Amino acid sequence: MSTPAETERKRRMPRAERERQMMAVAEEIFAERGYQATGMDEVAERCGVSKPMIYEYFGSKEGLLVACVRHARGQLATATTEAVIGATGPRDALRRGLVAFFRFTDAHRRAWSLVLRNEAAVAGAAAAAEVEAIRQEQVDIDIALLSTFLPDAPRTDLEAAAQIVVGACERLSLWYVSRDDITAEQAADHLMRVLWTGLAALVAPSTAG
Amino acid sequence: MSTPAETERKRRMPRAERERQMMAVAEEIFAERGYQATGMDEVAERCGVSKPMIYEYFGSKEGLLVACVRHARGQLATATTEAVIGATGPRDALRRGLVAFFRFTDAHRRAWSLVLRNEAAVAGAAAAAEVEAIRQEQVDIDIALLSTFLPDAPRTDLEAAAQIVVGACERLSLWYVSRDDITAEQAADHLMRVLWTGLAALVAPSTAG
DNA sequence: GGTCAACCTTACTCGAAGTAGGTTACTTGC
DNA sequence: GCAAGTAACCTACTTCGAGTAAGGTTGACC
Repeated sequence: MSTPAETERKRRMPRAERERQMMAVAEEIFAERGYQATGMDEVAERCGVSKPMIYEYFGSKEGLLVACVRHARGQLATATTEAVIGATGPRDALRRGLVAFFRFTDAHRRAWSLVLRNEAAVAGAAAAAEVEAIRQEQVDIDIALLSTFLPDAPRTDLEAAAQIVVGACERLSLWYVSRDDITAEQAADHLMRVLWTGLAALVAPSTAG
Repeated sequence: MSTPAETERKRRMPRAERERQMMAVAEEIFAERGYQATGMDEVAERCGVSKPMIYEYFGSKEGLLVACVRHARGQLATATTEAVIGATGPRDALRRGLVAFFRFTDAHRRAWSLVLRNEAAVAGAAAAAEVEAIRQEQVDIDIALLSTFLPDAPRTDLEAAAQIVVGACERLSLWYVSRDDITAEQAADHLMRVLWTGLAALVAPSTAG
């Protein structure tokens, strides 16, 4: 009516800022409704912008999803690699990495659900490849970690072990975020106990702790 | 020309048979191109039938996918539960289950890719729920297995361990099907070594936990 | 040989992804 | 201050595929 300038959000904004806004909005709606059920018109509307702008910046609906996933990927890789720095030994390094991973999935559960629930697969090849790249990155980190204290192990064994760790992490993080009574440290401890000590120790504990 | 009856496929067929054919065709095309890129017209054409028939029998595109996934789910549950019967102990039971799982994913890799690559998530809530039901079924089997030889363990510990096993299985099976030089038994052994014995034993084989 | 149900088709609607082409507002040089 | 250029933006459209309405065909059974 009179002066909407005060409450009204800035109409025009530079491309980089608008792109960040679009990704944030898309991430939220994708996580909320799923990729398929999300309409580009809705994303545009919530950005206070019209649809062709998104296509100008991201090319396609899949392109928008890829951008969201790539963003999360960068954050995760940074968080986990930094966490391992300064570990006192292999066991500590593994545990630090796991805690960082669970903390990350908890803090970014919205964004992360895109990867965990694998929305990318339905979107197309590019999106699927982006998600697979995240897992491969984690596998590579684990292989590097394992090879430092298992220098003589065959490459195949390292790969298999790394895949196991990544798969267990992914699944356990879904379980973890669905429960409010578990902390990231506890989730990491559960995983450490199985991965490091093995189930055999749980079945026949020498000392009834 | 003269007698097309011989080479020509049967035009009309009973509903149950047609449904099975549709599911087989859909499973193949979904696995080949992905859910999104698959058109219902194409599925219909490959069945030698028109599109409304699929809608008559499965209701929607998502319904068709759900039927495919549910089919695979039944087969997997049967295969793994049967494999565990007659095991000589907890360790043997776990290993038998794992071998059965990897054999299944290898034999049905087309169908299984629908689940592993999580095409269901993009399809909608019903399909996602169906896939999640598969995982939950496997988790329940593992919990039952673990609880028989860990009667005093807290429920939370059993759940966490089961989630870890399922996640590791899933990821390792993707790795396994991409490599021709690994057998189901070898994949199961890799997983058994980590899950049962633990990584610590690999790091320091001299110390027996 | 008629009738009823199951199987099947043609020809449509509708909604959402993606696009063509024009418009508005901010910056920059004078 | 003010024209020129450009970056941000919009309206109105096309296209393509999921889903549907209404009716045609075949065969089993009396």
